[in-house]
Amino acid sequence: MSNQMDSRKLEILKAIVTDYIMTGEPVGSRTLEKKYQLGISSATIRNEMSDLEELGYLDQLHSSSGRIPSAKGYRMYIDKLMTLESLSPEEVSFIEEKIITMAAFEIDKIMKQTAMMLSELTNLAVVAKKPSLSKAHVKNIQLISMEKNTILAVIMVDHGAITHKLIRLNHSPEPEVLMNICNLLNLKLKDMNIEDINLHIVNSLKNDLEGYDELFLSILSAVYESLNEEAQENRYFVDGTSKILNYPEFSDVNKMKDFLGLLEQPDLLFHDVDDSSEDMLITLGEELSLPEAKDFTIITTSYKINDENVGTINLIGPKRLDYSKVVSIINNVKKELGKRLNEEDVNDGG
Amino acid sequence: MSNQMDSRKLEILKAIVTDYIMTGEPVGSRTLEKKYQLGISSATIRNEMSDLEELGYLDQLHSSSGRIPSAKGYRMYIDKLMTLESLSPEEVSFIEEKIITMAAFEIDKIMKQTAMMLSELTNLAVVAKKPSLSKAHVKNIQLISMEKNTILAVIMVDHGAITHKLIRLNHSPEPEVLMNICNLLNLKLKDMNIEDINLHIVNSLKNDLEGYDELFLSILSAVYESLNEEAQENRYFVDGTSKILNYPEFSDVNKMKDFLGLLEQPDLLFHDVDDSSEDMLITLGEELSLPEAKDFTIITTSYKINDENVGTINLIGPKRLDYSKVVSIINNVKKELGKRLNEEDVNDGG
DNA sequence: TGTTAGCACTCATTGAGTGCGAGTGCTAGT
DNA sequence: ACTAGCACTCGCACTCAATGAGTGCTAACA
Repeated sequence: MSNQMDSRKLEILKAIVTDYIMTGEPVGSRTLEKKYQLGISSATIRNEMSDLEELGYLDQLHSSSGRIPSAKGYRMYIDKLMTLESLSPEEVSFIEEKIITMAAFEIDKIMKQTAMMLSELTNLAVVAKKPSLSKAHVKNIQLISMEKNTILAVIMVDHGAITHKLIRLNHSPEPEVLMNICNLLNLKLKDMNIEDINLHIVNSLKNDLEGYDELFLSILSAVYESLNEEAQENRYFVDGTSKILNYPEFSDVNKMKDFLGLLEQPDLLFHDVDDSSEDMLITLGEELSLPEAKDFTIITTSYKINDENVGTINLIGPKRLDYSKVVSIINNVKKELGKRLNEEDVNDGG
Repeated sequence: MSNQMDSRKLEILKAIVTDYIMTGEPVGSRTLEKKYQLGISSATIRNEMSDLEELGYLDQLHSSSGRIPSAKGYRMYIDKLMTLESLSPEEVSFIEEKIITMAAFEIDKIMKQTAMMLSELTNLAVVAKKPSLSKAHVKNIQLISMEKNTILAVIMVDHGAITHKLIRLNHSPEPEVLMNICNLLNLKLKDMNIEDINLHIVNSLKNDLEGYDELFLSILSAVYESLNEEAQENRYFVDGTSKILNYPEFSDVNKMKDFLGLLEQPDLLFHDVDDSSEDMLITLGEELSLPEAKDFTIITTSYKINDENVGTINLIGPKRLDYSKVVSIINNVKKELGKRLNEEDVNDGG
């Protein structure tokens, strides 16, 4: 019995993870012998389990309990061992129908509704995240004059986000002046990458516009601020929080507190995956640097239109969850959503 | 000892509620005798407590436990008995500073930041609610042409909300046509109450616009839809959920589940108070028709500018909470916010 | 040399039994 | 009308033993 991974050990590990995901109870050697046809006795299984623990794939709560998967064990299961189950016809048609009946054109709303659907199907909490604006391009800027020295800036960017901001001035600008500034902004900023709109550009613009310096500056800084603000604020949509209370491992108040606390500071938990080429990423709590997150799994899916990231949807639940089911659901939803997005040609507007 | 309310019974009731709010433990007659100078013996207190229970102001968990306030008891305490405590100078200056540093002009953001501050100060969960649009008036409608047969409608209403909606058309309208329609919409709908914009109005508008029937109808219905949608969606901002886990009475998973479930369907819980003239309303769970809500208290404050409702902020916590402190905090925040809103003249824009 | 049966051991969990203490209701005396 | 005193009631915390699932180890076996 060498202390190295082999196919029998993998088979046993798979059985343990599968069983633990189903029951939530530590798995013992006799249970494995009875429930899974491994062709070896419980004593042999015990030896193998002892090896698997030594190799770091299993944990033991106390010296006379069964084993549970460690983070390394889950990781192995997720990456190599699990077999995807296909969805029932009911589930498939449920997904199709939901996606077809989504009425809105706007990306934001579609993402939100998709997030809610995923939460419902998987029984997990969900956090949908809009992409950071910093990589997006300006598409259209409109300045609308309102009463009492106020103008409204409406800014559109290419992956469909629309944001607006009120700008206070010391006086009401003449309509022609406003239009001039608006045209200039569009001319100069259109198709620019937002993270490239910096002080340098601002200064170069100033040279093109004589006489309106003060006015122009207040407007430009408001536009700039608005983009930054929108990039930070309102980027998250959270739903299904109460669902994870159905998992017995979260009866514990402290875990629950950790969980809610994390959801209130989503920036700590959910990183942008714009650069990653993966379109689904399963992250175990231990693999994050946050100790409060260690009991959770986050499944991140990123959604793209024309190779542009339009957002990510994160499902959050306990580490002990039915990965194969969840992955199948996500794949299916993604497929159907892809069809829909192409059909409707949603990619040109917010 | 008559079985009717008198001032001594009220004094005892007040002591019981005060003590229970502080300790969370059922209150016994000896505790009352020792901690509060009531001038009577524990035996007499016992008799009075027995009467108070019979009158419905107190509950007893089991035959040999102390008493806790019933909903009726809390109600009496809130309405008649509690004495407001004033805030510490630190708290007052904390509030002042926070409110002064709120940068945004937009009502939505101010409400959101105020809600977060209240949650922080009171240690309660908070749900901020925008007012229903139905009572608001249209202030300004802009139609902006975008590429690919799409136009963007931006709609402003009088209490500062701004909403936008993408409209898909079969073809791109001529700029002049669009401007015509836009002007007409503004002319006819401006200052109209949103709930009065109905089919009748739509038809009367149609007569004024010849030739563009189809185009006009799609735009108008999109505007209409947009107002309705905005009225339903995105009306709530929730924060501080994890705070209520600090109250030991919510260690119970089921109560927690109830709580989170309620927050996910805020429409059931938080009613518009537009018509009510009260500016602060404390509602005990029993006074709602939702059985899941029975362990909670909701403190609703409505905020007005120029007698127009701009939103309500609801604090949610256990029934056992420091009402006098919370009410003082709310009053103070309200006062400071009032100053700020008048100073800045925020009332004319979103 | 790998596999298995058997056995002693460990440890969390459960339930019965106990004493303690806070609190009540009742009664009799002031 | 008030109070002192006392018997009674529960919940709670604690102990203790029994239970049972699970392990590690050893010796025998193919």
